[in-house]
Amino acid sequence: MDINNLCLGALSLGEASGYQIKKMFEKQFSHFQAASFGSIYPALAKLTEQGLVSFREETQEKRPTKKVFSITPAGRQQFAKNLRETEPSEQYRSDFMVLMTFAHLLPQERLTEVLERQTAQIKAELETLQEIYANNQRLTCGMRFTLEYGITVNQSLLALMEQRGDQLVLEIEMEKREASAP
Amino acid sequence: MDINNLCLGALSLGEASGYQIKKMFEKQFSHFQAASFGSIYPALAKLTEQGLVSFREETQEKRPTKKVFSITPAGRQQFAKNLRETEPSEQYRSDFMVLMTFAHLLPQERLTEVLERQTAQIKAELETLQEIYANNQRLTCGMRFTLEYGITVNQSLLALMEQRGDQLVLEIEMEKREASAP
DNA sequence: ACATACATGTAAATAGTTACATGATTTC
DNA sequence: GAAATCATGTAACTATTTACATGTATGT
Repeated sequence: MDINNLCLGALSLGEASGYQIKKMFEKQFSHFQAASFGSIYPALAKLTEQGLVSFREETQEKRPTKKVFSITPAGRQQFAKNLRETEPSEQYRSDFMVLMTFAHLLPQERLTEVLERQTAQIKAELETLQEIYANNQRLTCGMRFTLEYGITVNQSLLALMEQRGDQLVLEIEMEKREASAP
Repeated sequence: MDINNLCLGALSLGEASGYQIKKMFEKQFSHFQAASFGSIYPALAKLTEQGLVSFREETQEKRPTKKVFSITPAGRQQFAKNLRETEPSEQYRSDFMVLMTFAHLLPQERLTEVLERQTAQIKAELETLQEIYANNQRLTCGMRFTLEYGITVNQSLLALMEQRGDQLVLEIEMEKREASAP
C-alpha cells in the first residue's frame, strides 16, 4: 500500500487538506505508517488528475488559503478495490535492535543511555496511543482494534525493558571481563 | 544504519560469503532488518574498496566458488565508531494495520481470512524466534535480548488476536447494519 | 519435471525523504 | 526574538528492491 492509496483512504474518512492529512499520519496512523509533505502533495495532485479526489479552495482569515480535498465516488470504489487486493504484509526496521545485537561493542554509558531512551520512547508511544483511544469519539471499530494492538505491544515491551534492561548491562560487562581474562 | 554498515556488523561476528550474510538477514536478523542480494553484493564490493573488509576465494567441489569475506582491523574500528553514532530509531510499516483501519470496507470473508493469516504469521514468527533462541549456542547476550524482545511482542500479539479477532468481525458487522438502517 | 539450495553480480525501476522556497500568525 | 503552527509545493537525492543473467547439484 503506497502513499497515494493511503491518502485516498484518509479522505474516505472525511474531507481534509494536505496539511491535515499529514496530521493524521502523525496521530491516528503514526503507529503503522509514516508520510512526509514531499509525498502527500504529489499524491493529492495525482489523485486529482485521475478524478479520484476533488478539491475546493477555502480562503481563511489570518491563515493561508487551503485546498480541501474530498474523495469522489470513483475514488471510493477504487480504494475499496485496492484494499481488497492488499496483502497484510509488515515490515519493521529497528536500529535499536541493531544496537542491542552489537551491545558488546558499545561503551557502558552509551548502552545505558540507549536503553533508557528506548524505555522513555515506548512510554511516550503508549501514552499517545492511550490518549487517542480515550479522547476520540469518531474512531471506527477497526481503528480501535489497531490502537489496542499498539497498546498491547508497547505495554509488554515496557514491562520487558524494565525487568530486563539492567540485567543486560550486567551480562555485557561480565561477557567483556571473560573475554579479556579467560 | 544502512546495509553497508550492517554487512560490516555481520562480518564482525565472523567471516562469511555474501550468500551466508543473506542467510543471517533471514535468520538472526530477520525480526528487525531485511536485505536482498541486490544490496548485499554492492555493499561488500564497496567495503572491500574502502579496505574495511578483505576476502579470499574458496573453490569448492560440486558447489560454485565463493568469496569468503573477513573484517579488517580498520573495519572493526569503523563499525564500532558508526555504532556509537547510531541513534536507536525504529520504523514500522504495516499493511495489516491499514486493512484493519478500513476493515469496514472489506467483505466479511476477506476480513476473517486476513485475521487468520495474521494470526498464523505471528505464530510462525514466534516459533522461528524460539527455535533460534533454543538451538544456537553462539549468540551474544545482546542477540539473546533482541530475541526475547521479539518473542515478547509476538506472544502478547498472539494472545490479542485470539481473544479479539472474532470480536472485531462481529463489531464490524454490527457497525455495517447500523449504518444501513439507522 | 520442478523447485530449492548453492553462488555472484548488474541495471533499471521504485518509492520515498530531505531540503529548499515562501510567508503570515501565534505562542513562549 | 525564537520557535511552532498553518499552508502548499518542487527538485535533488538516497536507498533499496525487483528482475535479469548464468550455472550446477540435490531433493521431491
